[in-house]
Amino acid sequence: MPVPAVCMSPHSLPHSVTLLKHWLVKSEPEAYSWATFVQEDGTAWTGVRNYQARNNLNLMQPGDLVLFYHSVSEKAIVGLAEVAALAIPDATAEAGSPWVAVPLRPVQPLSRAVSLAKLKADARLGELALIRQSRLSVLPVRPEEFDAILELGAE
DNA sequence: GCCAACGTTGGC
DNA sequence: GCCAACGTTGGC
Repeated sequence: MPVPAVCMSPHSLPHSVTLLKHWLVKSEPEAYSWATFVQEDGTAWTGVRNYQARNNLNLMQPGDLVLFYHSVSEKAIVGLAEVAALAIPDATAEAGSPWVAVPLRPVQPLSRAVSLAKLKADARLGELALIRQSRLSVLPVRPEEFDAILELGAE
């Protein structure tokens, strides 16, 4: 029986019609900073223990762009990363657990870090998931939001 | 299945 | 340090 196209997962779509999505991941810079991320030339994004965040990790496609946010002490988006591969089991979790990790690699730092205050002040970002659901550590970003943020972070 | 208690996250 | 938001746990 054919599967209706509307129910197909992105995984089953040919690459040519796969829409690249945009995401944001959070890290406390004291725990794992952008500088370390660059120094290591990327990492598997482990340690996520929230089902909604995990669902987002599972939706990430290679090539998707990911904003790197420093939480708590800095509260700013500092860099741009890229999904390097589909989600894999999180090696830091118990075997057989539902937790996954996604390999990410750095693309480039933002010329200017974009602070949370600046994000909140921008009329284009009123619906930003980061603002509306501040506790979630892996969040989707809409294309127009993504463009606006890169613009704020440019030069 | 409800809900109170509790723990965690993260902004302020 | 406080507290709002929110997820989880466990008693009933």
